[in-house]
Amino acid sequence: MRYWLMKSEPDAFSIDDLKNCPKKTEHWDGVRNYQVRNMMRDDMKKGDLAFFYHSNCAEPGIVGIMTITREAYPDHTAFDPEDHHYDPKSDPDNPRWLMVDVTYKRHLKRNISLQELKQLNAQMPDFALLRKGNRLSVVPVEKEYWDFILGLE
DNA sequence: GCCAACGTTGGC
DNA sequence: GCCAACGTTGGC
Repeated sequence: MRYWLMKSEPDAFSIDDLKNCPKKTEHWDGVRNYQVRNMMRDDMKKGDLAFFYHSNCAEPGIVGIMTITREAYPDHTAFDPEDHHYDPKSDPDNPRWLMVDVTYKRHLKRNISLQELKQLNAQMPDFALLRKGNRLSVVPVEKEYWDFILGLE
C-alpha cells in the first residue's frame, strides 16, 4: 500500500465538498500533467491513502485523509468542450487523461500548514511537496513521512 | 533535437 | 496580482 498527497484548490473543491458528496466519494478529475497521470495509472492502487491538501488559498496545507477507492480510468471531462479542463486531443477511443475515485476518510484534528511542514523539512529531506519548484498536483509520500506528519496532529 | 514563446501552478 | 519554476507546443 502506498501513501499520497493530492492538491485541490478549496475554492474549486474542498475537503468539505468531498465529505458532502454522495457516499463521500468523488472522481478526482482534471489532472492534465503526464507525470501525475503516469503515477495514477501505474502506482496508485485501491486502498491507498492520500492526504487532502488545500492549495492556492489563505493557508495552504494538509487538512484531511481520503482513500483511493477506484483505480485509474478515463477522465471524461477531457471530452467535454464545456469543461474547464477540456482537451480536444484526448480521444474517447484512446483517452489521454485518467482519474481515480477518492473517498473521504476524516479531517485531521488540526490543519497542518505548508509553513509548518517547511519548518520540519530537515526531518523529511526527501518530501516531494517541499522540493523547490514542485508543481505536481499529486505527490507520493513515504510511509515514514506519513506517520511523522500524523504524529504532528 | 533545439529552444523561444506561451501556459499553468501555486506560494506569497 | 505578482512572479518563479516549471511543462508544453511548434517552428526550424
